[in-house]
Amino acid sequence: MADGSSRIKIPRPGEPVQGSQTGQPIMVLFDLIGRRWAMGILWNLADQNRTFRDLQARCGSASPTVLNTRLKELRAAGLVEKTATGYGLTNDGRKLFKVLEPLGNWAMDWAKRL
Amino acid sequence: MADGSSRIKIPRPGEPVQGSQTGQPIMVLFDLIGRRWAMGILWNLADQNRTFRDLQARCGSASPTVLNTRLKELRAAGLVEKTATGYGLTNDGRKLFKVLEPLGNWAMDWAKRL
DNA sequence: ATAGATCGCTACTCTTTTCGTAGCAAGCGG
DNA sequence: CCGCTTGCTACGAAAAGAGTAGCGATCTAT
Repeated sequence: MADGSSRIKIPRPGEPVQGSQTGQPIMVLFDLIGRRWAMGILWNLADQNRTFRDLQARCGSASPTVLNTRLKELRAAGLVEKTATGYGLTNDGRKLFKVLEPLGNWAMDWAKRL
Repeated sequence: MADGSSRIKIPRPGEPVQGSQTGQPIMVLFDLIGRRWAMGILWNLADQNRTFRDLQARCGSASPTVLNTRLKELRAAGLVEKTATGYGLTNDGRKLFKVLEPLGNWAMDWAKRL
């Protein structure tokens, strides 16, 4: 994000992530969606648009403060947008969700093992 | 996590996540890997085992306190284990990483657009 | 039109999480 | 034995989040 560096480093596994070498896409992404409720929000917007209050109810213990902060961040990142019918995913957001979606099944299998 | 509830609800997109209905696998997972550095740690352990200090260096600004906390959590979750050659992913951890891996490519495309 | 409910969101205080640094016990090399 | 790295804990400061209250705008029913 405008860090001035000419090249974006390839963020393969094993490459340093977050911190020392900032600006790597995977780092930026982890920093964005690795915050409280961020993934929960994406998950809840996946199937349909939601109002602020609805989203709040679905993210039970999320205070309106954080919820609004996350929504701002996700909107700034171009993943979420505000529409006439509430908040919804952008095309980018939908693409990201597609990548995230298998986590649902993985989590279920994992929970059985736990 | 031992919430005593008899049934684990199906965590499809659109279902309430985190909070009101606790105990859903996807919620537990989001709560676990949606904390600072958690995904960064998994990412850095993906290709090889790492020592504590090495991991710390790769997660630049992560303090040893948080790093150790995350490692404990991830170990308790059965995703990370401590070996003779440092920390590494368990089989479960590797499976999770496989699901997470496409995020790397997605993040690169996304960064170009940003 | 008007009273009431609901909406998106901000303000504010209190608690939890994370940061950042210092440092200790244990292992290893020379 | 001495210096060096390693895993990890302690602790105070800063940042993030929770929880509650409530304001102006809109929607709903009468």
